[in-house]
Amino acid sequence: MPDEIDLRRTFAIFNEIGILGQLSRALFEARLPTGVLVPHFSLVNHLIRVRDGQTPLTLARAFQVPKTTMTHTISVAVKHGWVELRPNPKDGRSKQVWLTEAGRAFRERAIADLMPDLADVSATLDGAAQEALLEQLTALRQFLDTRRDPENGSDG
Amino acid sequence: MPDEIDLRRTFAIFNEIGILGQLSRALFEARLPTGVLVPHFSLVNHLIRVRDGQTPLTLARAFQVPKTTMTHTISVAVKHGWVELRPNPKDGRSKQVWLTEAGRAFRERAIADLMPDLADVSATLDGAAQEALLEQLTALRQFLDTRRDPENGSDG
DNA sequence: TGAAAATAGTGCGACATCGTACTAATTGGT
DNA sequence: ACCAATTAGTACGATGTCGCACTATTTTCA
Repeated sequence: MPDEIDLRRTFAIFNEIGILGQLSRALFEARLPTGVLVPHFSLVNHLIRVRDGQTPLTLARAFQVPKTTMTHTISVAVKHGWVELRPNPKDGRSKQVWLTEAGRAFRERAIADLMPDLADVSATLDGAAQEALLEQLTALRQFLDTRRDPENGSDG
Repeated sequence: MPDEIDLRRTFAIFNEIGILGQLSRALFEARLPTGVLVPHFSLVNHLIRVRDGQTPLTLARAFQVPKTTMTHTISVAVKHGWVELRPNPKDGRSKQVWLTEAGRAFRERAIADLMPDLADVSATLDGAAQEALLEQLTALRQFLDTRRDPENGSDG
């Protein structure tokens, strides 16, 4: 049974997460080409790290955004020539998102440009502290994920 | 000197922070009145927790957003009758943001509506773990804050 | 003290996010 | 096999975010 102090602390944690999200987003976007935002990079990065050929809806779920948002993000990546949309041979309603060579090159370059900043941050926390932080964040995220699941929010 | 593994881990930390920011934002906004977003609540909450009568620019800095964004957020709060804009007697260019009774009432109600969710999350992590997490997040945030300072980004 | 530089706030335009409503295709129950 | 319900994707509109440029005011300093 959490008391008042616990709740304040929990609130403070989410407050810090919100601010950190904003700061890190700004930091990343300062290293990306003008007009390219984190979601655009994240899409290409995800397709490389997991696999390409996924459907827009699968991607929307992976990023926890509404499917309309993913439609828009994909369209931007298509305009840049980083991905291609093809029909899904398994389902006529659906599509597949495939990487292009330009998409892979863009991701390589973006990662390289981000490295110095990552190294800076990495140098301020020792490996064990980072490992602990990552574990706790992952646990918290997974809790929110499963908690959100039954509610089936975010549109589709 | 951070190696490849360290950088991947640092990247993963920011990735989790980004997703957590998105999830917690969605969770909070589901409890706020329709159309009311986290920034609107945060503004009123900040004015109560710190003090009201601050200038828009001070608030923009506190939230790490451009001043144009703060102008917009304040205008929404004014429309709702939660805050009032008055001229700053110390500086003719500037203004002050003051809470109204409606603003205080809105904040009370919003906090009460958020409590069950906070309690849920709080119950999944013991106090010591939360304290540790909060400390690490705060340290990371402060590092990004000071790192960002000299660059003087975000417009104004 | 007077002119240049700096600062606070805002209008505007470009783009991102997301809920609603729609079309096309698939699935499920009879 | 058929029709209802479900599902994938998108167009559209409302709102949020933010860079640029502008006005009004204050500060600086020669």
